[in-house]
Amino acid sequence: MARAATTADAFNAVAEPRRRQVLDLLAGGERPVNDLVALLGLPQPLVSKHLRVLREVGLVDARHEGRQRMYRLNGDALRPIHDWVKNYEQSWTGRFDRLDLVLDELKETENRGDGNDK
Amino acid sequence: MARAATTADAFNAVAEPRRRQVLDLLAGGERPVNDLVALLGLPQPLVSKHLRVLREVGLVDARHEGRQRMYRLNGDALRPIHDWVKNYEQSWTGRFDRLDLVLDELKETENRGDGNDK
DNA sequence: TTGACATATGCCGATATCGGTATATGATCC
DNA sequence: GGATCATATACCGATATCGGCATATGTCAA
Repeated sequence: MARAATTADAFNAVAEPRRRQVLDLLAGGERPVNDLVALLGLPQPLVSKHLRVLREVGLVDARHEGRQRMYRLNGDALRPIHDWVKNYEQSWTGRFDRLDLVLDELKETENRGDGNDK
Repeated sequence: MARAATTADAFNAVAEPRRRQVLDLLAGGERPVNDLVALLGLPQPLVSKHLRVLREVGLVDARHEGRQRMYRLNGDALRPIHDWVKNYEQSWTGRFDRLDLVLDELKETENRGDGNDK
């Protein structure tokens, strides 16, 4: 086995800095590929490939508009990441009242292990 | 070039689910490696390797205690991730008053490009 | 010193990456 | 029809992953 696919997860998709840049740009609104190419200064095929990954993970949606392809951010797909790191927020704010949530997830983690439903 | 090293970034380090589990366990307090091995049900070398990655990114700190090695979470290293996703929080909460922050980062992104100061 | 325990490291195979270049698909306009 | 613009895909090389197994390093106890 090798590293998990970049399309396995929002976590994996977002590990690539360029992909984060794309999302940052898309946060400003819908944009066609060429716009992103210009703003990022990357070769077009590379941008398309990154967009593909983001699409497969559901981080962006695409829409046909004439001969252009408009890409739109889907922030919802970032929620798992947000929810996960949020539990650690207290580490640097000094507030520890969320510790119980961390411990709850801990229990879930342990009880998983061989849950082959789905 | 291949994919960025897992030790390049907190983003990359945390893309691996097992590494997230380790951090979740460490959120409950300092623990020796063997504890983690038992809780995760993984072979010890694998756990040590994951811990090495987490150490190199600064997500955990290690301390010698007799013949054991105590690992402790360093939540601060998760801050970049937290700060990044936080800007997208409005996507699912419906609050858009943080949009300015996103746009600020956008500008930085564009102005980078060839800034070779260190 | 010898042995048991705790952890780290080394080597391997299989896999999927990222970036590059060339090319295919698709839509619009003449 | 053909030409041009916009985007996606295919193929390639280089790299570094994750997991497995064996083994090295290091610490304590008898």
